[in-house]
Order: sequence, then C-alpha cells, then structure tokens
Amino acid sequence: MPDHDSTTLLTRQTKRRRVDIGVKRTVGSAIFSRARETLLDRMNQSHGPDQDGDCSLVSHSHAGANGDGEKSNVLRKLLKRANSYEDAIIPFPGATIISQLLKNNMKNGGSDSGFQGSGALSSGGSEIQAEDACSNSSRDRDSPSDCLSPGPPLAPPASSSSFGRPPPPSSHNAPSQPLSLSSFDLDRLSDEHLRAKRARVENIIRGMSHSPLVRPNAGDHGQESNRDNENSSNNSNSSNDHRGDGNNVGSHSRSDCPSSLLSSPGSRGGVVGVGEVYRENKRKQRLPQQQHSFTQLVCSRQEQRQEERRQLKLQLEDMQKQLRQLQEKFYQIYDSETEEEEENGENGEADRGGEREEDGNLSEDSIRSDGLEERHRDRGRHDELSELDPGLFLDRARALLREQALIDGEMEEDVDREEEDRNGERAMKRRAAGGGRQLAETLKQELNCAVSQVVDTVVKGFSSPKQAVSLHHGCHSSTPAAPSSSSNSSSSCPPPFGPLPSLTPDSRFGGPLALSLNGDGSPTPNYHSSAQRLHCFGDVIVPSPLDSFGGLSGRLSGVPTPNDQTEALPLVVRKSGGGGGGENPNPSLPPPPPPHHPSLHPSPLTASLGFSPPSFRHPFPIPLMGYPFQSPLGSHGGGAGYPPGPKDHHRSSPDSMDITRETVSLRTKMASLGGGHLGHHHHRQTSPSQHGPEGLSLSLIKSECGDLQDMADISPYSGSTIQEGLSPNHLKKAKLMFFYTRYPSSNMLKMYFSDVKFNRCITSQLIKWFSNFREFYYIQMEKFARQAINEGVTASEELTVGRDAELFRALNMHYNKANDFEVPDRFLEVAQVTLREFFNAIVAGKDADPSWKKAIYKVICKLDSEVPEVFKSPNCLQELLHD
DNA sequence: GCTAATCCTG
DNA sequence: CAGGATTAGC
Repeated sequence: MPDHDSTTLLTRQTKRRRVDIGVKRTVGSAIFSRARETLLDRMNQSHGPDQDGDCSLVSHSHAGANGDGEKSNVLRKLLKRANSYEDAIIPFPGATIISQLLKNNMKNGGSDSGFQGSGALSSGGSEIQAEDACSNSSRDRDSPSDCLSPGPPLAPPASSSSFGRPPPPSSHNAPSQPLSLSSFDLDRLSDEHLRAKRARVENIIRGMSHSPLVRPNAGDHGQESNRDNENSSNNSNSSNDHRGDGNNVGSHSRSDCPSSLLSSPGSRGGVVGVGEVYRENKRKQRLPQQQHSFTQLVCSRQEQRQEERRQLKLQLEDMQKQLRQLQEKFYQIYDSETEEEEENGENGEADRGGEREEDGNLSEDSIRSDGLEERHRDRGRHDELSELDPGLFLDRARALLREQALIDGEMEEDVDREEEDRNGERAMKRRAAGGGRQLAETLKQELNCAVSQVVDTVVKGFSSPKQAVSLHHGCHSSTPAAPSSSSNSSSSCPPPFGPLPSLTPDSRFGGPLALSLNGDGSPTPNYHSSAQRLHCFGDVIVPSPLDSFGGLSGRLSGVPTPNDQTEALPLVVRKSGGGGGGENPNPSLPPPPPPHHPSLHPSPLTASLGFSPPSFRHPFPIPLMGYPFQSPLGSHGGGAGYPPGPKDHHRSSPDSMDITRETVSLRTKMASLGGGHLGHHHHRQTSPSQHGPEGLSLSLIKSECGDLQDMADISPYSGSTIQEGLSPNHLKKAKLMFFYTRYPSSNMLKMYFSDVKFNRCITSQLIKWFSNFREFYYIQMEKFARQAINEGVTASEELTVGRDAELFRALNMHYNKANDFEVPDRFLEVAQVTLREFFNAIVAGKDADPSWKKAIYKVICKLDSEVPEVFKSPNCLQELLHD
C-alpha cells in the first residue's frame, strides 16, 4: 500500500520508457528497409560529413552508372581492357598501332558511354570526372600536383602525364621504346620511319576495319572534335573539359602533338620525361607531315617498313582474332545480351580505325592509359563505370533481387567495387606485360578471369541477398499458424473429459498425464499442434524484422502486442513466427532459431506444448541476436534463456493465439513487478546478474527497449539453461500444477520452475498466476455451491465432484483446456471439499461476513498435495504429453 | 517499509 | 489474465 504511489509512478515510468523505446523501435522496425536506411543515416551522421560526402558521391556515381551502365557492353569492357593492354604494349610500334585501335574503341565506346553517363549525372558526374582526372594523373605521374590541378587539361604537366601514361616518373620508358625500334640518335629518323609505318598500318587497318559502320558518327565527329580539342587543349586546355576528363586526357595527349611539333617539341618540357613523351607524341602527330619531308629516308627503308608492316598486320590480325574469340567466348557465356554488345564493339573498332587514320599518330598510348585510368578510378570511387562490366550481370541480379532493393544496392556496389579493384590490378599487370601477343593472351586470360570473377561476384551477391529475400518471404508467408490456434479455442473443445478414466493419484504422476497438447483439436486455443509448434519454434528463432513486424502484426492483428513488436523488429533479423514456421529464410539461420533464447522459455514445454518462442523484439543487430540463439534453446528445450518471457511471447509466439497470453504474461511480469515494478527496473538493471553475460547485447537491448528491460533480463547466456521470462508453457505448467497445489510457496515454485531465473518479477508473476487460479477456483466453488443451494440441496454430503460434474468441467476447462492432462483424483477430492465448505458456509449464512471465505481458504490450503517430480523437469510438458 | 494476498476491474 | 487498489502480515 505505502508503495503504491511509488509503484504506480514506477509503472508509469516504465510505461513511458516503453513508449519511448517503442518509438525508436517502431522507426527501425517499421520496415526493414527503413530500419536500414535509418541506420545508415545514423551511421553517416555519426561518421561525419566525410562519409556523407562519399555516400553522395557513390550515389551519384551509381545513378550515372545505372543510366549508362546498363548500356555499357561487355565488349566495351573488353575493349577497355584491351586498351589497357595496349598501354602496356606502347613501347612497341606495333603495339602503338594496336593501342590506337583500342584507343579508338575506348573513345567511341567506353569513354563516351562512361563520360556521357557522368555528364548526365551532372554534378555527380562532374565531380567524378574531376576526381578521375586527378586520380589518373596521379597514377600515371604520381604527381599529386596534377590531381590538385582543377582542370586536368589546364595543367601542362597534366597533359604531359596523359602522354606519359606509360612512365610518368620514368619518362624513359617512352625513349627506351624508341630505342628498341630505332635506338639511334637518329631518333627522329627512326621515329619518322616508325610513324610512317604506323600511318601505313593505320591505313591498312582502316581497310581491315570491317565495319564502315564504325566510323560514322561518334567516331569521326567525336574524334575529330576531340582532336581539335586536344590541340586547343594543348594550347589552352580549356576546350577539352566539356567532354569528359577521360576524353580530355586522351585528347590532350593528341593535341599536344600537333601544336608541339609546329611550335617546339620541347616547348612544354616542364618535365623531362614528359617532355620526351610529348615530343614523341608531337612527332607522331606530325608523322604524316613529317613523312613528306622525310620521305626519302623512309623510302630507303621501305623494305624494312614493309616487313614491319607485315608483322604489325599479323599482330593486328592475331589480336583481332583473339579479341573475336574472346568476344565469342564471352557471348557464348552470356548469350543474347552480349550480341548487342558485340555490334557495338565492332562499331567501336571501326571508329578506332577512323581515328587512327586521322590522328595518325598521336600518342594514343597516353590517351589510352588515361582513359583506362580514369575508368578505373571512376569505378573505384563511384562504381559508375564498374557497372559497365558487371552491368549485365548486375541487371540480372537486380531483377532477381528486386525485392531486396536495399540489399541489392549494397551488394552491387560492393561487387562493382570489387570488380573495379580487380580491373585496376589487371590493368597494372597488363601494362607491365609487354608485347602485343602477350596482350592478346593477357586479354584472353583477363577476359576469362573477369568473366569468372563477375560470375562469382554475381553469385555471391545473389546468394547473400537471396537469403535475405527468403527471409522476407518466409516471414510473410509464415503467418498460417496463428489462425489454427484460434480454432482450437476452448469453446470448441469437445468433451472436456468425458472419456477420461478416473486416475489414481499414483497414476497421475506416472502418468499418463496425457497432455495431448498436440491434439489441438482440443479446446486449447493457445497451443498448436506439435508440428505447428515446431514450426513456430523455427520461426521464432529467426528474427526478421520484417517478419516480426508485418508478420506478427498481421497475424496478431488484434493482438495486444503491437507495441512490443514494433520495438523489437527493427534491425534484428528475427523471423516472424508467421506461421510458416518452416520457412527459415536463411538456410544458415535455421539452426540459430532453435537456440534462440526466446524459445528458451518455452523450450521444455515448447517441444511438447508447443509453446511459442517469443519473438524478438530486440532491435539488436543480428549478431547480437545470434549470440543468444546459439546456446539456449536447443539445450533445454526452450525453457531456459528466455528473457522476460512475456515480451517474447508476444512477438515471437508462433501461435498468434498465444500471443495474447504472452502479452498477458508480459503484463503479469510487469504487474508482478508491479508493486515492485519500479523496483523491477532497478532490479533488472542491477539484476542483470541474472542475465549474467548480458554484456553487449543486454546493454543494447536495455538502451533501446524500454519494456525490454524486462527482456533485458534475458541474458543471452542465460538462455543456455535458465529463462528469465515465463513462457506460455510455463503458464500451462502452472495451471497443471494447480491441480496439485493451490498454495505453492515461492520456494516450491522455484523448484518446479528451475528453468526460469527467478527474480521478483518472475516470482510475483508466478504467485499472481496461482492467485488468479485460486480466484477462479473459489469463484466457481461459490457459484456451484450457491447453485446447489438454489437447487434445493440440503446436505453438503449430497454434493460430489466427479469428472462429469459441471464444476469439474469448468475447472478443467480453465486449467486444462486441451484436456490433455489427466487431472488427479486428489484434485477432485479437494474440489469436492471446497464445494462443501462453501455450501456449508453459505448455508450457515457466513457469507454475510466479508471475510467469510478466509476460513475456507485455510482449510483448502492444507489440502495441497505434492506436485509430481515430473513438473520439476523443464521438459515436463513434453514428458506429460508423451505419457 | 516491504511484501504477499486479496479484491475489484477490465 | 493482468493491473490497480486494498489489506494484512512480517
């Protein structure tokens, strides 16, 4: 009494807390996706602007990638790779040609697609481009300054870098190459010769270029424009920017050549190595022009040139063949989708040829390298490009994974990134590799690798997301169980006990306590068939936020627990008890369910009684959840580990029916806390000891779940053996125990509910349960006593309580709805005594005294008999059922 | 003052 | 069945 106020306040506080918590939870749980989003948002926020920025960038890139990414063809990717190879090849004259061809592809296909996409992106794209440019420059040259330079084109060194793609720091690479070719001071001559050869080769290639298609639009105009831009860019770099950094870069390299040639090769010369490169580029550009001037020299070496041409041609042909083969292989793998890409690729090749002719000589290498690098960088950051490669696969994956948009997005990003990284590595390798043939081989290998990797990545992505999906589905579908339980409701129960043979006291124990929980046909609405129960188990275990959320709510619709559900679901992966029990979304998850602590409570009973494992409200992240799951259930059958049972019940209880009870149980707990509820919180917080290892999860739980604090008691560890909460099974067990004892002591309860960690709440709740049992019991006694009196019964001896008696039926219905337990004869005897006591008291007129029942209570409390040992077992329900 | 038990109510 | 209020016992 005195505590009243305080208790009330406490309770109120607890309620308030719950509400608060609930809000949070609701937010999280509302929708799984939402929860994620919120989490992500929180994460981002917590992390700071940097992440946000990254995220935004990513998103942009993504968007861009999505737009163009789909379009991006496998061929393009291949081409890109080829380009990268070319870069490596550069040193060789032939290689340069090839590289040019590849470059053309790059420009036409990859660069355009990628850049356009980025451009479409607008801000995001611009940013990306800039970044890419910087990154590219940095890579090639290693000079951070380049990166810093806002306009890649502007910075002359940057342009140099573009050229220098091969060896930024060691500009020598370029020179070394010439060495291999001409390797004389006559560099110019040799270069000229080589260039002339290149020009020829290009011409040849043009002819080779099968598809006139290619050249058409993008090729010519675009390229030309690029060239122009390049030239301008060399001078002022300004013009190039509009297209894409990648293009710009390439253009720069080219542009530089012409201008430099005319003006002064070394004009730019800021960087030595770079300067050399420029010269070469310039020379290349000039080549056609120079050829005129140097024709004589060239003529002298025509034979050599021709041979070189032939070799180059052969190489080109080989390369083309290889490419075709690779493409074919690729297509074979991906069939129809790839076909379109092939066409594009061809076009791209044609374009390349055209460019070459025109460009004639530019340091395509540099361009290529730039393009590649840019691409890689873009990918690295934004994934836009990344999608190109995996685009098709991703698309498929997406289609499959649509349902899990969020997850998919993450997965895709990850995949893209991975691919990008891989590509980058490959590119590096390629560069390292030297020779055209090697390129071809490398291309093949890479293609294969890429394909395999892509497949792997896709598969991985699918696998993980699928699981998640499955979970979702499972949750939704799983709802069936609930209704069944309702059907069982006591009202329907057939013959309460008619057939029951009178059991001797001994028999009861040993008994064939036929707790036919299973035969839910019986009246007990609460318990589903064993099978259902099992399902529930599994279901419960798997906490899927969605499931719990939607599923539970759906099932429970009317159920009182909505608040709880909202709370728990958010992050946790619980599975909704949705009836579909069987559906464990994640194959991996299934095992955890059993261990799941919520189940713990019921565990002993659950098996037999089909107690429903309480769903997890816990918002905890799966990992946390997982923890508890592992140990608890399995071992004890569910009894143990369950936190504050009631909550669990609500949520997880597979039996929608039970949910109410579960909720009730929660209430009871709370109530039990009641006088001490406030204290309860305190206790819990302090009492965590119960939970023992609460540690991480508990803390989290507590923080988030207000009510859950009760839950919090649930130590994941405790789950191992002891439940902190009372489950519906426990309630059922208590009811059955009531047949033996109407006034159990707290110690007795502790003995018989050994699977429960006793705290004030638990104890109070159990006591409350028995109090309620007694209340109902005495009410029935008084009712039937008066009824008998009204019926004219004069002597209490006339009153007998048999199994056919209405009184017994009423009682049996209340304590043994399923009628799956054989009520001990002793109970009948006690009931008869009680009825007579009431009868006599009423007849005597004692009922006038407000406390007239107390005398009866005193009598009845002495009639308690021992409870069978079976009840001490956490699995007593199962045992009873089996018996 | 705390707790258990009961009564009353929903 | 639970919560709140009340009562009673320690």
